[in-house]
Amino acid sequence: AVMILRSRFLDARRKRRNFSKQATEVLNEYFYSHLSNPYPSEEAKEELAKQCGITVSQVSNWFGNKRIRYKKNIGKFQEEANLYAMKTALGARQ
Amino acid sequence: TNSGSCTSSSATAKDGNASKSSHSSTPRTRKKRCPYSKFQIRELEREFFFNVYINKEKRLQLSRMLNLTDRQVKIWFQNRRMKEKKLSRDRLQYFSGNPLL
DNA sequence: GTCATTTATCATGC
DNA sequence: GCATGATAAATGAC
Repeated sequence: AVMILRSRFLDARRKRRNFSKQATEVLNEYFYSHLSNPYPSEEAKEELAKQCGITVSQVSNWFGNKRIRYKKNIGKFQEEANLYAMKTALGARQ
Repeated sequence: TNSGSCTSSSATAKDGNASKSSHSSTPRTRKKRCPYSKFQIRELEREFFFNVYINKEKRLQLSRMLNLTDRQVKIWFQNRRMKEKKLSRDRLQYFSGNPLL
């Protein structure tokens, strides 16, 4: 049984699984509402991890990938940026 | 896998010089990330197994054998220690709170 | 030295 | 076929 767990752990690391829709939603909300400084603190990372049901390392990975891929092609993310800007604006109204 | 591009043919003696030019616009090219070969990784891992911290002599010896710079070997050990720490964290998290066993 | 990060690369999902 | 998450070199703050 231990071997089963161990093997599952070993190949569960690089076996990629997409995050849930809600998790991506939460991460994107934070990213686009902090677009001028998209560097969450350690506490913020822990909170995001809890909300998304992922680890802090996964949160760090997500922000690292997001920052550089956004910087590399801002145009491609423009629509997404507008979407979340709208969403946060609506949320702030109530 | 690869052979020609990254194997640091030149610049064995002095690397990373010319960084001094201090004139306003020298983007001082960040060294392109080049994955190490299986052989290089094996030897680095072998040494890492014996001692997580490498001393200067072994570092020089290893860098010559693997055709890497001292700096590259030094940084590899730093990154490798960080990797080991993260593996420990992941293992702990994975096996903790496990309903099985 | 550690450690968060940048960047390219890898491996997978779909 | 790219999107996406994870990992591997490389840099810099401290």
